[in-house]
Amino acid sequence: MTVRTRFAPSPTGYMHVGNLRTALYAYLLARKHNGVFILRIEDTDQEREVAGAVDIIYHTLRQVGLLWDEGPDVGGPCGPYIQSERKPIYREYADKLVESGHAYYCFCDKERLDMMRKRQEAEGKQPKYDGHCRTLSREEREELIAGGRSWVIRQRIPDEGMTTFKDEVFGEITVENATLDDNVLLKSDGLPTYNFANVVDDHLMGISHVIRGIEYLSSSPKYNLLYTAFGWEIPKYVHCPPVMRDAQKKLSKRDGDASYQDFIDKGYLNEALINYLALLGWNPGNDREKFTLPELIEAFSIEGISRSPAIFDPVKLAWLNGEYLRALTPEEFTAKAIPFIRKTVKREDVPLPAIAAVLHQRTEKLSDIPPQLDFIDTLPAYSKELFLHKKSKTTFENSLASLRAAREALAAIPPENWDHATLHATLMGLVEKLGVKNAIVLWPVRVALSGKEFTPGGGIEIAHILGKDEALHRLDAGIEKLS
RNA sequence: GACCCCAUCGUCUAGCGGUUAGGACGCCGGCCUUUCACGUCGGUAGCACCGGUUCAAAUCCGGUUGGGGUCGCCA
Repeated sequence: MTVRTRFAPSPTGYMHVGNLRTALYAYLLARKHNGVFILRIEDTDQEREVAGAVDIIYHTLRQVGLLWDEGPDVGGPCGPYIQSERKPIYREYADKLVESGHAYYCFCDKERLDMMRKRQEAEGKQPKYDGHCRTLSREEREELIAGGRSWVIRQRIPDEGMTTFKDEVFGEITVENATLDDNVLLKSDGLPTYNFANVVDDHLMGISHVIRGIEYLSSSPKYNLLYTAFGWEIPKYVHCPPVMRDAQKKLSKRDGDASYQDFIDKGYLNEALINYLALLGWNPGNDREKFTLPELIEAFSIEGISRSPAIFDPVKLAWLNGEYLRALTPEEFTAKAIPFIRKTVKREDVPLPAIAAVLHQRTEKLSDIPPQLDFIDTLPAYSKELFLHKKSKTTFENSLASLRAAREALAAIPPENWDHATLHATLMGLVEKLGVKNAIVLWPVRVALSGKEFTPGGGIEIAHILGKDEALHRLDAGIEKLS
């Protein structure tokens, strides 16, 4: 049997990282078994339809490398892959169910349904369709339809008995049919509900493993009843526990930390995000933490999916992202860093690769970059106490002496030789000449050059970045401050 | 509330009857060092609780507690 999995999002506007994880698992399982990964758009709720949302889905999946074999844009043997374009299909299958007695027409309007629910709640009973239209005869039904009454088709759940289904991660689950509701299968607008469409489409598209969020777990018995009513083979179910914000709340868009695009905008790498998501609720059975997509395919298995909700930890994601960033070549990192460097550094005459070099080991996510560079365009106001560094034993006196000596030595460097190697040789030469610890010279130089307690890079790197003129000016300002 | 599910360091997790309960992030400390960071070495911290089964329980069973999911003409 060939493995066929699908990712079936509804186009609601943005890609939730929890959904992305579900897509990832579906993709990994398909690829692992040389199967087929399908993209299906579930747009049966016209109210919630958001313009451009489908493009976001395409774009996101492509960015992270989850390429699909069948889907709306690439076609395939089981199309169309957009549910709104499959409308006649659902009607046809709903009719079959009505024919076989597994479903029935219902003419109850919203008012009656609302009243019914209110009454049930008042009585402390579980809200559930009361079966009002279950017993309508064919004649009564035709008459109501002819009279222009709007209708839906509901699933007829057996009044008694139990339904058992098997989930690949949670095992066998049994529920009493009496706790199940006669859900709407076909809505009055002729489109199916999720409850119906997923069964029809998963069967028609030959889906072997239904991978989805745990919110569908408790509905699965109803889906099984449907598969059985049609005489269809039941697929394997793989329900994934939710991605949480904390122990109580699911990760949500509202909290500003659920959208894939937001992470990318903050400077997280696709590779790191996918790697992190894969390990959130799944483990390879060993201690390994870093995986490329192909490596994930190799390592993936359903057995590794955990049963409990997982809290999304932005701190660990940042660490992983830092690992990916640090593994980049200097050229790759520079290319990614430049847009973020440019958010604070407007000066044109600065060596961008040198700035990037100094940031490379100090960046966990690219959005860490801008605040680190706020001293480059203009020297911040700073207190002279900054020159005092306890561990390095710097004082106002030796700082002033160092600054003067450094100023003189640096002034002697020809502008065309103002590079890291020369600066390093010059300043280290000065240290040697003076017979002091490195920090006696380099701490005050760094302070005068940056006006900051912490900087990416030290005195040598910053002098290089600033350029000769600016560096000398700042040293002069430091000398003046200490004089 | 009813039904279903889940439960190992703060977090992600390994563990499938006998382990000094392992790893990772975080945190703390040492080293490295030109500040910070990187790197490196070390440390901190956990089987929710109560019963039972067993020679032996984090592992099996029951209950309690806590948490999650569902109860829409949303998916």
